[in-house]
Amino acid sequence: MKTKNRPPRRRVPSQDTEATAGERSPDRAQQGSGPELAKGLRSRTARAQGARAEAGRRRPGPSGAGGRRENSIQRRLESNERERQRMHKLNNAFQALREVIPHVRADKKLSKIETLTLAKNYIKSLTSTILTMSSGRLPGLDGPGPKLYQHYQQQQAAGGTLGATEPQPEGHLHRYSTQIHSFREGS
DNA sequence: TAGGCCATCTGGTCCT
DNA sequence: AGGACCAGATGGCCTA
Repeated sequence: MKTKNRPPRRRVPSQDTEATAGERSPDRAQQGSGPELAKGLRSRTARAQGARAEAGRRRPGPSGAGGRRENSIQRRLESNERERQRMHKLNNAFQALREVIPHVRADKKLSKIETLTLAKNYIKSLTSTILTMSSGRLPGLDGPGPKLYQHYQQQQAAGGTLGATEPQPEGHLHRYSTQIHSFREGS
């Protein structure tokens, strides 16, 4: 894995509402995406690509349509700005998440996928710790320990968020501790 | 230079 | 109807 300690970049907004994706590079626009197709998203993808290709072919109309066109461009620019803000909020949330996940090599910034994966396993390891502690303290009683453990088992049986492939709580801790090293060591 | 990661643009779809 | 959300496309930056 590579290091990603760079200053935040801001791409210069092109604001070229004329040059759409279909127009920029036809060969890449036609590539499609294998994994997405495999996931059954073919129709949506195909429709989106068709629409982009169509948009790419569109040319400015006669001079009479200028007002409507400017309106459309204005709406698109506003939409772009909203999308930027939305993505910034999403990135802020990622940053907040990074700051609460303990990991090796804190000087290196976690990528998004690393952040999500590490967070998932961190939660699992915390869950297993809680389960271990609470069930050990209240064996066989009607306290919170057994209920927690019952809930955990139900989640496991339902293939829920705790992960049906890892029936042993200790496995989460092991996976997490292994991962925080493998993410950053040797990179 | 290739590959990974990211920001941005864009059009379709969903939701309120 | 308008905004939010989503996913594909594109191009820039960085590292090995």
